[in-house]
Order: sequence, then C-alpha cells, then structure tokens
Amino acid sequence: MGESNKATTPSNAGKSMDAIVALCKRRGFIFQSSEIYGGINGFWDYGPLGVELKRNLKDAWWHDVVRCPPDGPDGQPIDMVGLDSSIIMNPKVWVASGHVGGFNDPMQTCHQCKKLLRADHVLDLLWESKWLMSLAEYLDGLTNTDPEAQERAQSWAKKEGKKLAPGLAFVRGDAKAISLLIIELALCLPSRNKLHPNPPFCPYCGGDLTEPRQFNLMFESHAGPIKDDDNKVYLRPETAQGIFCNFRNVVDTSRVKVPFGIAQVGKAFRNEVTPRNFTFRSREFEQMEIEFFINPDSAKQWYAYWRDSRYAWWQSIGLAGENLILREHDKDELAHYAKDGAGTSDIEYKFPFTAPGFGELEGVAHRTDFDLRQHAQHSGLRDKLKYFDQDLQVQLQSQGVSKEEIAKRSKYFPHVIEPSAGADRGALALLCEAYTPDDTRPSKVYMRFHPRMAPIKAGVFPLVNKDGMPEVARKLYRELRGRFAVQYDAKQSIGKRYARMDEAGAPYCFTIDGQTLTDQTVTVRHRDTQQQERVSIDRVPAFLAEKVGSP
RNA sequence: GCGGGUGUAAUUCAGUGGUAGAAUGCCAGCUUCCCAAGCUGGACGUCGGGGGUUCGAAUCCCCCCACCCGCUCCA
Repeated sequence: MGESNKATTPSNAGKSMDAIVALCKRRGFIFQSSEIYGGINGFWDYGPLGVELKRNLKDAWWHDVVRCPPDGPDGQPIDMVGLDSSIIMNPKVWVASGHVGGFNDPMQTCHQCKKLLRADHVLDLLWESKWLMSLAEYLDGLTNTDPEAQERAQSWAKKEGKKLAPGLAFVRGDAKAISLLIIELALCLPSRNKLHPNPPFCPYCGGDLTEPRQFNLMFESHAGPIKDDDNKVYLRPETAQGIFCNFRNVVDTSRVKVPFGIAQVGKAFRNEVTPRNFTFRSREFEQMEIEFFINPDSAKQWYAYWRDSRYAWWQSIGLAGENLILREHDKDELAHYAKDGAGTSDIEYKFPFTAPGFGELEGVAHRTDFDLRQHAQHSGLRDKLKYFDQDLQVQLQSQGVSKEEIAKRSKYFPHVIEPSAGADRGALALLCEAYTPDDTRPSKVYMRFHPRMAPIKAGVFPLVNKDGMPEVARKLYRELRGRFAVQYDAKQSIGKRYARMDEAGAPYCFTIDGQTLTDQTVTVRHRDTQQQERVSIDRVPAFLAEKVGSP
C-alpha cells in the first residue's frame, strides 16, 4: 500500500491504510479471524474496542431508525418496528428472491490470458471485440463455403491477427487449425445472428475459454443429518428477505399501517470471489436494513425522504465533509428490481483505499413491489400477501368512489424503499475518519471518534497514585461505569495515560488532583484540543451525558 | 480465479547457511501535582504453516496459507 495512499485529498492526507490496520490490531479494534491458524480469507473478528465501536454504531442506528426515526414528510412520527429473522431460511426463499437462479452466474476463464468472464457476456463482448471486427473486415462478406475465406483468414492471422488475437489457436501457430466456427462467427458480425450460445473464444485475445462454471455466491449447508440435495440450505446473502417473508406476520400482529417500516440488524454471507480492502469486502458481514412499505403513488416522496435522512444520519455520527457523498445511480447501473423505480442512491465514503474514489456504505433503493410479488407467487399465497389499506378505503368512500373501484384500489402490493447499510463498512469508515496523525502529541496519532461512537467515553485518573487521590478517582469511576463505558487508570505518568486514551479515541479524561481534595473540582481534558477545564466532581455524570448523548 | 509484492515479538523493522535482535509498546516497582519524563527490573518469538536439501535453515528448494497492489467480479 504505502505509496498509493500519500496522494489523496487534504482530508485523507497522511492516512495510510497499513497504519490504520496496524492500529486496529495493536489497540484491539479488529483482528484477523482464526489468526493462530494462519487466518482465513474474508473473515474478521472485532476486539474489545472494536466491538464497542460497532455496537455503538448499531445501537445508534436502532435508536434513530426504529425507536425514534425522523418525522415523516408530513411532520408526523412514522411507524417503524424491528425484526430479527433467522439466518437460514427455507431454500425456496432464495429461488423467489432470484439468488438461486439469477446471481449464480456461470463464469468462464481464458486459458491464454486468464481473464475471468461472465458466460452470458461473452457473446456481446465478442461482437465488440477488435479482433473479430478486424477478421470480419478481411473476410469482407464471403460465404463460409467459399474456399477463399480460409485463405484470407490465414493471411489475417499472419498480420492483424498476431496483434489483436494472440490467443487464437490458428494465430498461435497452428495455421491448419482454422476453425469454421470462427469464420462463421466473423461473417455473422454485421447481423449479430447467434450461431452458438457460448462461442468458446476470448473476446480480448481470442484464446480458448473453459466450460462455463458455476460460482458459489451463497454459502451452502445442510439442515438435518443427511447431507444430500434435499436438505440443502443457504446462509442468507441479505437480511431483506427475512423481512419480506414476515411482512404479513408484522401487519397482522403489530397494528402498523402503510406507510411503515420493518428494520433488522443481522449477519449476512456472500462467498465473494475476491475479499479485499481489510473488512470492506468480507464474506461474513453485518447489515442494517430497513424495508419501508408505501403506497406506490408516494414512492418519489418516500425515496427522497430516506435518501436524504440516511445521508444526514451518517453525517450526524461524524462522517462529515467531503469524505461522504450521496450519489444517485445512473439508469444503467440499476438492479433488476429497481429498473422501474423512483431511483437508487449510494451513500459513499472516501476510504483511504478507494481515494480519490468512494466506497459504498449504504444503498437506498426503490425496490418497487418486486419482492412481495415474487414471494406471493412462489409461496402460492398470491393476493393474500397484498396489503388492505383501510385508510384508503375510508378516504375513497368519502370521495364517492364506486364499491368495485374501492375494492380494487385498496388492496395492493406495497412498494418498498430499502435503505440497506453495512455495519462493518460503517465501522471501518468511522475508524478511517477518526484516525488522525499528529506528530506534536506523544501518541503521534489519535482517534477522533464522534463522542457518541467512541468505544471508551472517558478515562478517570488520579493525577498521582497517592495522597487520597486514588480513592476519590475510584469513587467517581464506580459512579460513571453504571452509565458509560469508562476506564480507570492510575499507572505510570499522566502523559502516558492521556496518550493511551488518545489512541483508543476516548473524547474525555477526568483527572483528580490536589485541588480536588479542597474544592471538589476535577480537570476535564479534551481529546481533540488537549485543553483542560475544571468542573465540579458532582457535575461529571451530567457533563458526560450531555456530550455523549444516548444511546 | 490470474499476475506481482510481502510475511521475524503486541506494533514498526534489522538480521543472505553457524547462539534470533533493536526501537516503541506492555507488565511490576520507585519517582512523578498535567501530556508516551527518568531510573530499576520483567514478560512476550510455531522467524506465516508443512515438507525437503544440509553436520547445521529465519536465510536455499517445493507445496500450502494469509495480507497488500493490479486484473476480474461485486445481485
């Protein structure tokens, strides 16, 4: 890494990912999973400080999204409830969601240039490939039965073919190996008529492609004692489907009315081809997802509401400034389920390893009614999964709409706005944002966490470990620890203790000194400025509560 | 999955075939009335793992694993 991280924007200047990873290990934020056995690719453990950080993030999310979400567009409180669904579900769920069929894309690799390709993209790429176009030009519309076609192909192989398609069998030396298929393919180019569903030629070099192979994007296991296909189950690749599958349960039992949301925090698993960038792309990760169910007519309004309020939320916990952006997707990058929707946005953070680019923290998507319809169909429940909108019914009645029309319009599949955030990515962004090199202080670096996110809220120290100070400090510590994550430390010099708290990112330190014993005040040392002030020892809990907030 | 690089203490790193080291951190004690001060003592190593060559391997060879970079992928 090193070199690539030096030339970033001012807000990322001096932040090396290597140094952040080292600090995470040294201070107990994040460890490699199974480290004593050599680790395992794509899996990570959170240490004592890391788990506090991630828990603060998840607790803040739960509080700000489930218990007390921002008021709706009409200024009224919105309905939101929580859920905790199982990781392993009936495998039909993943057929309905499309994960079993659609996302298990067969892949092919090129024997010559080793490129990895999606089998269903090969033909399209071939039509655009330079070498095939060049060959087609040489053949100039001859028919494939024309003997001249082979001669021209041979002369092409000796000239352009050498540069454009070094991997192609007859270019590589076997001049007799001119494949009829290749010639036919080239002749088809203008009309793009498919001759072969998977022509085994690399679009980049002309090399031989392997047979299409299935990549396992979902982790599989077996429920029950017999390990056969009848018992095959999947570890969920997203928490969302647990919410959709419980849509009716929640509606029937919770007195919620559209518009309302169901929120869930939980682990998800994806067998990523290439785990990369520390915890950013892991095979086991934690999601914080909301499915917000709405009347389709209000999709635009609610999409904008969630997009903007989720962006504001990440800012509120300390990801501010130019490192955080809100990016609306272009039409062509929309997921299959969002093509007809009001839009999709990413909330993205400029990580040291993505800079000057950005990496996704949260996606806000209008998923239309795709998922509920899929489950309605696959479960056989059909219209029973529809929502009966009694408010709408009353409203339509008062407008004098016909009974038939009312029956039709007040039963529908709600549309869904899905704000889906990555807890591990969020924690990683908090770590990167907090990491602040500072050569002027003893620790050379401090973690500038937002007080609400900080794993340790405060240190409590006796200035010297005698003269009655430890007793007073311990008493304060015992008072505070019931409400806040605080640490007591009396060892070594006061400077070392401040430095340790800087690296852990504790925003405050309370120090009992000689003056405390006479006037009942303590010093508060502020992490970011290193400034001190005196407050009455009685006021310390209130001081912390005010600064740290809740939860 | 491909190519390149790296892997020695908690961290950063030195150590090119002959007794595993340094700095920082950590722990204990002394000292210390505000920023890793000082002094004394201490603990911590499967040298990424396994196999091979050798009288002898951190060092040479083979296989594997992990991390970083690039490609590819990312519903």
